[in-house]
Amino acid sequence: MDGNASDGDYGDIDWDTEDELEIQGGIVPSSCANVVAPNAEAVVTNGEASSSAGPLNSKLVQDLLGMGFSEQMIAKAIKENEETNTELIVESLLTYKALEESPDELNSVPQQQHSIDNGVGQLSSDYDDNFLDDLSEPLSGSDSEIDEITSSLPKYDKILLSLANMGYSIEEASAAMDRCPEASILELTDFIRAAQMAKADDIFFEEEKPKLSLNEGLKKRKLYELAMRKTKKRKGMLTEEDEVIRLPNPMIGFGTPTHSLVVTHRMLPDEAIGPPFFYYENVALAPKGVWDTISRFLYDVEPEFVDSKYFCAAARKRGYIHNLPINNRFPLLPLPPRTINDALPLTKRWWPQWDKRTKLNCLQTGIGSAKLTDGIRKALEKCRDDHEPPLDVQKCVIEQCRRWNLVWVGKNKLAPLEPDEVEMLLGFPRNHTRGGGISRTDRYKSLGNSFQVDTVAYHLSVLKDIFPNGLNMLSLFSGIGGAEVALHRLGIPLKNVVSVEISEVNRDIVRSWWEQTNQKGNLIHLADVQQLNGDLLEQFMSSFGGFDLVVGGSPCNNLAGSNRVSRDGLQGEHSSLFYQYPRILNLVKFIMKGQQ
DNA sequence: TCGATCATGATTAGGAAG
DNA sequence: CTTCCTAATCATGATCGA
Repeated sequence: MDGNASDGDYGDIDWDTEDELEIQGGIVPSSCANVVAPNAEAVVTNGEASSSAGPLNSKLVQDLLGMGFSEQMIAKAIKENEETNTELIVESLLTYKALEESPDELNSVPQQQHSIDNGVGQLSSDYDDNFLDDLSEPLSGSDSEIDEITSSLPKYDKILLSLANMGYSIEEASAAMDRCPEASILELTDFIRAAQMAKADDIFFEEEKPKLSLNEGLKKRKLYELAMRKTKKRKGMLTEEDEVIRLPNPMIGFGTPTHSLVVTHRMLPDEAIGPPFFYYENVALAPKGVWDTISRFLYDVEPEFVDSKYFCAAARKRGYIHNLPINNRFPLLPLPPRTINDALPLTKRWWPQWDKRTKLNCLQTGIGSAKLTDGIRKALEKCRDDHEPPLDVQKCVIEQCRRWNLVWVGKNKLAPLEPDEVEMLLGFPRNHTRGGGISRTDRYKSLGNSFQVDTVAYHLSVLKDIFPNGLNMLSLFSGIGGAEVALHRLGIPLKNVVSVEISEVNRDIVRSWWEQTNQKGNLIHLADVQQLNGDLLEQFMSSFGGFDLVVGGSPCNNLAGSNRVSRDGLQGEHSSLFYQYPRILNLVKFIMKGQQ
């Protein structure tokens, strides 16, 4: 049974679905089969609504009604958009629906007394700009110095260095630069990628060939042409603004357990279609253009941006690029607490009325200082006991609470979260990162760099039906094993896991978890993604039949907004390791193709 | 040397106001 | 449209004491 599980398991997944048939279907379960094609083309699959006469585009209205939207919403959406632009109308409807179903900010406020819902107006009318101490006026637009530091290097060397930094070999890089002398770095990497793919083809289809020369072949030519086409596209007058990826609002991706969306299918570029399945993650609020680049390297798959505040009591805005099916997702049970109140019940007693937070902000790698919380306590103690503190004090305190994710643990007493609490909020088992000689500082760091398990598990849940006997996973930048924990909690057996993680502390955590949960499969640990080459991959894959899933969240150090020192984007010292992900993924993809 | 502690803004986006 | 405000943000490096 298990012998060739991979082949069998793929049985009901249609990797080769034609693009034309990919559709957006309604969540409305089985009773309604009306669907709308994404590109302004309505398709009715049960002919009932075909010939009803109506004032507007009645067919469209019927379709939308069938998708579960109200007449009012549809009318509003059509009015706000061009009647002919189906895509925009559907998008508007989705937004309305998401807003309508968003219970968090409105309904979760426990007592909706007289003037609570007017808080915004109150704030603005009572607004007082006498702040405590900081009235810093930032001089905007002071100077626009462009750092010319790197210009001292010859251009050729500079580019070569960048490419080497991305993990490409000097040979690859210089070969590409010889072929395309005037190309940009992006174009060069496209070229190298194509060359790597061609090389992989050569390795597995013409085994005897020497590997040094870039041989021509159908596949390579095709890829080369594709890279060149992209080049032309960029050189043409297409403004770059058009390709900038924007973050959705609300940030719910293709849907969450509480915000079911209508989108249950999507179009995937041919190149993205597996095997293997892949799942890539990074911070949503990266510098401009970063996600465009990431997406370009991952077959132009559109990122799914999700804020984990729709899964748990803490925000976590992340982008995920994957080729997983997106219909029939299901959440981990039990559902985690979704408000601070429910997640940290002991804080309720001390939570002042004027702190309106119901969700925590992003859990980061560091915590607020004791000096800060102590200062706030002293400031609050000066206030009258029977009165709320002055509005300017409130404003200042709340600002610090939001900045440092402080919670109320006593009268006038604020505190940062405990590692245990962060563990819980992120969906890890209790004490997951505790013990084994791990310092408290390192716990915060490891947790702050991790997945939110419920969020990731929701996306990965579709794998349960596809791999009922378990799967083989390649886990890059594993950290403390967020993906592994998610799959385990989903009840998906882990057969072979190759986990690559640079931090020994984190590897210890995962190994310890692996043993404690009585895993039946094999865990193989590597330290450095840069040393994971084709030969090594081939060894692994030939021993257990290829990877079903490649997961990874590459370092965000140089992308994250909290970084004051080295927010250098994708070329940063650590974040440039991103390029290892597509490199390895492409290798896996082509080894899989060779094995088939 | 290790761990705990703490000070250190900028880059985005979005909305309101002009 | 521009300008100004609010808001959020998987961090780094220096220092100190054990």
